[in-house]
Amino acid sequence: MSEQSTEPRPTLEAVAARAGVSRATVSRVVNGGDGVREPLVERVRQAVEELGYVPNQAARSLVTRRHDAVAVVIAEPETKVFADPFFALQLRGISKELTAHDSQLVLLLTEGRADHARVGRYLAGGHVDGALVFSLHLDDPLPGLIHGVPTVYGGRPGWIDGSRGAVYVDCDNRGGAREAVRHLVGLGRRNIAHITGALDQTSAVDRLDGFRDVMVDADPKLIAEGDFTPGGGERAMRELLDRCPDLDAVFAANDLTAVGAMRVLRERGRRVPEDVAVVGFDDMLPFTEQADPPLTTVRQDIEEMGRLMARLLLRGLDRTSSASASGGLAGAPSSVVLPTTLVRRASA
Amino acid sequence: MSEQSTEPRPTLEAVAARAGVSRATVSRVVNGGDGVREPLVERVRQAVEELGYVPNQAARSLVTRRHDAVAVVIAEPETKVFADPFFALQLRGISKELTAHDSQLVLLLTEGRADHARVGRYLAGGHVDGALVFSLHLDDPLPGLIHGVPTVYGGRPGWIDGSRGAVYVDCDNRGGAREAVRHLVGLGRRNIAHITGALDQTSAVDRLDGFRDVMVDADPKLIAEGDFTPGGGERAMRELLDRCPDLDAVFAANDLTAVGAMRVLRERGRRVPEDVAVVGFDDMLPFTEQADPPLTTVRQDIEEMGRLMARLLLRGLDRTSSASASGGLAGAPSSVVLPTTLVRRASA
DNA sequence: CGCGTCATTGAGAGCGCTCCCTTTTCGAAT
DNA sequence: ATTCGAAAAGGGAGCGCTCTCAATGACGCG
Repeated sequence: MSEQSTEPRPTLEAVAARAGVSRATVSRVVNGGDGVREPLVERVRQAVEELGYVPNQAARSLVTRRHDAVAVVIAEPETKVFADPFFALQLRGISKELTAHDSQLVLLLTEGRADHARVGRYLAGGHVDGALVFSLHLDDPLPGLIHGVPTVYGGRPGWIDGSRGAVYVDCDNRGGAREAVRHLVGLGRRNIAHITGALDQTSAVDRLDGFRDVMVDADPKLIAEGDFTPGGGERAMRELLDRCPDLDAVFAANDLTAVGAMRVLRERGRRVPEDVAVVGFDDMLPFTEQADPPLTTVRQDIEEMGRLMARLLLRGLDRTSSASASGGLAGAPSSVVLPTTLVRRASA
Repeated sequence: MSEQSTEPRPTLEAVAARAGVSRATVSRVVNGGDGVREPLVERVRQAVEELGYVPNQAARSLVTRRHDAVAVVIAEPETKVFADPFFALQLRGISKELTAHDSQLVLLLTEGRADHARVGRYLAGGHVDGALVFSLHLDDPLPGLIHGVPTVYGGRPGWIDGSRGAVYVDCDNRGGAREAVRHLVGLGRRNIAHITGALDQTSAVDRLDGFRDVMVDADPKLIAEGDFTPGGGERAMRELLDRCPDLDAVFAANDLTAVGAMRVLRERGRRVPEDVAVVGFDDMLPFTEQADPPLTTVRQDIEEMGRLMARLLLRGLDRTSSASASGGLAGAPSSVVLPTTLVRRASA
């Protein structure tokens, strides 16, 4: 372990002394320098430099009640789902945006009920300025535990009254699904099956709805439940094949599911796309491009979603602080649904 | 955005008043309750409960100089690498361990030099108690920027004097590589090739060394440089095949690389494992199990590595705080190298 | 030339908590 | 009973910073 430096870090006071000014002036300079005359600014800057002064965030937070930190809550009980790069991409987007606003990212991973209580306590404890919450399942108790903490959700939350002021960022799951299925229809496929995602998540439900929008009177036998994993895709594909040997297309709720499905198809001697066309969802590289055959899929910009979530939250925080001053002119940020695009590759 | 609660959160003072005791007593109870008589403890507990009191971390840190927070620095310039679940698993391990010690995880993602400066400043700023640093490349300037912050590295850092007190957690890359290659030799393979990882990382170098340990006088033509990605694996595999058409086995620096290599092998009509046996490294599920054929690989327990890193760091922090009192009796934690195991599947 | 006005700067009061140190309490020993 | 001493509880300083407010000085105008 690298050694611990023992000499105390310089304080505002020290900088002030060195620059021959008052604490208040140093504070002003450090926080933007408005209303301080140029020569003084320069002197203070130099003192800061020489002493290697870094503000003590704890002391600052104590008085400002801001933390310049945002919690990212990933509530994913299943370790397996962690194997998909989804979160990594979102995190990257979030991180970039937060960094640009000098905010820190506090990561809260939960699995299981006990963790929820912990996270609730943490958020309620006012340690962070806001929260970005992911992967809510329909019955998740977390939202109830979040009081008074500005929050933006990743993906449409599932509670009944879809609004309740909850702000979220999502992609157009339903529209994307429609486009995927229409594409299959356009290819002349008639027996189009769907492997759903985990139906306790709204994204899975929305994609299923999109599928049904197009296949209005689809045989229920053509719908099998998956769970967003390759394993789930395999299982569902087997069921489907057993129930409807004559299916000629599959729309899978995500790419991982599609990969699983394609494996079973190959196993059973069906050629993709000749015998069965396959469309996925997410466009998760490198899975899709390097699948065999490369996967036709619905692209959503995951990193952008993360960035947007952070941006929305930060904007909301600004509003909160300026609201009292400006009379709350700026409207509360509202949810954003990003468009999707169909990416045609070889599988359909 | 969820609404902002406006009523101020209760302070120690408020709890004290409610319980009819002094601030100091409440503080004692909140921090463990030693030296407070039972009836009082109970009264205070109840007051805390009723008021929904949560300690203000900023105020606490201000005086204790502890933050109960650890930074996790992931220095990965290449977005692509983010597509592998490696970090997600490590993070999970780290998160579990930190949670168990009531510490928070501050995630610092960097790409590019500018970010390094930012991270250096942040760490030097004493916002966290320690740091866990990943994916150091050989020329990374970050270590130089970390002064006085207890740090544990993920993977052996690459600076020349392998020690300098740096604590790290790694798996036995060299030993694992040896085992993999010996396995191939045991299979009767003679023209064994190696696709390396990104050679600016010690794990890649160590695995290459392990390869050479066994293949003492391997033809340099049988070694091609990859970068831990499927794309890199493909490229390297093509080179290898062009240079040495008679190779009968490949040891890939990681599973992703192996997947890429296998794709090229299939493309070129070589059967795995009949014509060319393939061994990977990491045992990254679900890649390995679901590869076609399922991949023989060297398993390392990634999540455990993360957990261990956190544990080492926290232990070091304890030591730091108790050192002055106990005369620094407890030894500094030292690096840990975890064993690997060969997992035999179908590819070799 | 004096006074009002505005822009700068300084002084000081806390933010909520921990921890040292003093005061009180209580039980045991004389 | 009285004293003593340890344990328990309270008082108060102060962590490093921001922010309000007062003091200072520069400057323009009557």
